[in-house]
Amino acid sequence: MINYELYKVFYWAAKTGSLSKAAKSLFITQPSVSHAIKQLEDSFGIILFYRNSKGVALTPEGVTLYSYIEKSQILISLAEEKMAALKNLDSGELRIGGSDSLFKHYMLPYLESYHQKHPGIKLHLNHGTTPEIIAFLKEGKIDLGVVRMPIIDPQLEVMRGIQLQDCFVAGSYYAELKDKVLSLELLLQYPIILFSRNSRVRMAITELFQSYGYQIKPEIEVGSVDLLIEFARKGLGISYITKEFISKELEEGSLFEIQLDIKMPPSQVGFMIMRDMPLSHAASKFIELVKEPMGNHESN
Amino acid sequence: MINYELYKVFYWAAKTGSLSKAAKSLFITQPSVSHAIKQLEDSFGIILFYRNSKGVALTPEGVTLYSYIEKSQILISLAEEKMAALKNLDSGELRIGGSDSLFKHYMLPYLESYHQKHPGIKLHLNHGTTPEIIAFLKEGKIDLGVVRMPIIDPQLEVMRGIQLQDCFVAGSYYAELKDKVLSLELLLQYPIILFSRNSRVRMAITELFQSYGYQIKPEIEVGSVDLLIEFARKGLGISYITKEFISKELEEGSLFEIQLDIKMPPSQVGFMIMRDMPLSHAASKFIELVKEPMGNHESN
DNA sequence: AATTGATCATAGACGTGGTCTATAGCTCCT
DNA sequence: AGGAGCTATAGACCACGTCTATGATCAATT
Repeated sequence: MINYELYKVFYWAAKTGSLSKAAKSLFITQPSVSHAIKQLEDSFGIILFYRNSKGVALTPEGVTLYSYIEKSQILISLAEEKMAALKNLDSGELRIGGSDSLFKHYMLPYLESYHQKHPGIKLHLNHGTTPEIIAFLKEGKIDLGVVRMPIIDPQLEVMRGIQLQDCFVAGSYYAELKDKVLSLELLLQYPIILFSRNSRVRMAITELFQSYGYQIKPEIEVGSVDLLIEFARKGLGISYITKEFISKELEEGSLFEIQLDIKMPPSQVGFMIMRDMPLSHAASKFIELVKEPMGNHESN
Repeated sequence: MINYELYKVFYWAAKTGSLSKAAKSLFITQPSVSHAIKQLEDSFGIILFYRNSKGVALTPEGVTLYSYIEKSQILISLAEEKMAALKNLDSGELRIGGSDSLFKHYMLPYLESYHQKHPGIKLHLNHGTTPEIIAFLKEGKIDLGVVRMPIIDPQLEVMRGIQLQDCFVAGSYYAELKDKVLSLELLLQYPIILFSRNSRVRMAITELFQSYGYQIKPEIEVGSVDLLIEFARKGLGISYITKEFISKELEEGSLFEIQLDIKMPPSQVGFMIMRDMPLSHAASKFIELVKEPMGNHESN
């Protein structure tokens, strides 16, 4: 089997028309090039170059070989450039899985900052439920998942993200509740708006109420945080929603938090990656970014 | 600079999905493959494979690299196949320069035999005058020239071919001359038909007559042996022509040779190649064939 | 004609790096 | 629990690619 290094030498010798010049390009000595070409010629049993005192020129057979090798070498050069680009994040892709609401209300500044630093990296955002995201990860369809904790899966490595606080909120229609402290029993008298059944937040709140002996049955189920906000503002009921996602509405007063006589447990955002699977460079850089304090990225 | 041998290993590892299988394909051991892949990953700073106990699988970056390297390796394989084909003459070309008459009356059986043995070799026949043929050779446009000797050029290596005998012939119109032996002087009384001025045969006969103190001035000049034959048969004059090219006509009696009182010097066919330039394999095989006794090739 | 400065070829020494053997660790399957 | 895959690692070894030094040839000078 022919040593492919020889083709590299052949390529440069043919391209420069000189064994000496090829040697310089390859940072080796001229006798090495001479030797390499001879090896190639011997292994084919075909003379590839005419030699004279001005340099070398391809024989017809050499021209034939060159027509293949040139393309091959160019492809390798392209490959090496591409790998360099992937390395310094001028190129590549980052595939993240998560819920739309986390993307919009939590990840957005990170994504913006990342994209600004590395405009060559294509971002793929796949939304789905937590089990779907985990499946995507295991199938290799995404590099990184962003979901609510807890995640218990030995194949996954989970890093803690921000801590979020879910709460019940209402709009002006229920202004009477603004300064009251409600018991769970009382709360359940009102129409409740929850996120759809298969979400992690929904499961958590259901379990929480069960632990207090109550069953929470929503009047309305919706599929997006925006609708939770909208319905609460319009007075259709009381939405259970992540407080951090509605800071604007709370500030401007279009929504207010309903005080309860129990403390709502915080919910933790987690970043999941596959354990024992190497991270793409693009993904590990993104995780580094997320781990830094946010101040750096929102300061402008 | 990356050792291109590593790409060969990478290609097989990716293609087979297993370092062990790649090792078998490459006739090396598994640790060598493992080591090679590691080198490649280190030099890129990018992990190319996921490893597990069933084998290996490409990472997204590995897939990117593979998309280039696969094409590159396939090109090299094609190149190697092509070179093997050139080597055993399943492919290639043979470019010969010469006069049409030599091709038709002398080379044809060799060309036929060669083509039959190596149908993959394309034959290029370039006709021209002797100086043109020499120029073609020096420009590398042909591998081999077939011309009349003598050739005196230090850059050329000349091999002797068949010896031909030129003679004067006439048709039935001049039947009176059939059994006579003519002097040159007497011959010149008749209309003479010669090949055109720039041919080697023409130059030779002109010089011959001059050496005897005569000047030969043709009535008719033609550009092909076929016309020399045709004009002589029709009785338009006496043609100077290579005897071996008209063996059929002499046998059937449509032409007869005119006896002269001097002996016509034989003319030697020569094969020219460039000295100090390697012959293509196709060309050297052809020369071998021509050097063999003809019996082998015309026996059927 | 002699000299200089290119070119590639050759010979032989050197030492690096690719390959090997041996072994460990892991996962999956029986 | 044992076996049969797989890959990773360590360390030894030697082939082979590289080097230096030199020769041979040619072309363009001087």
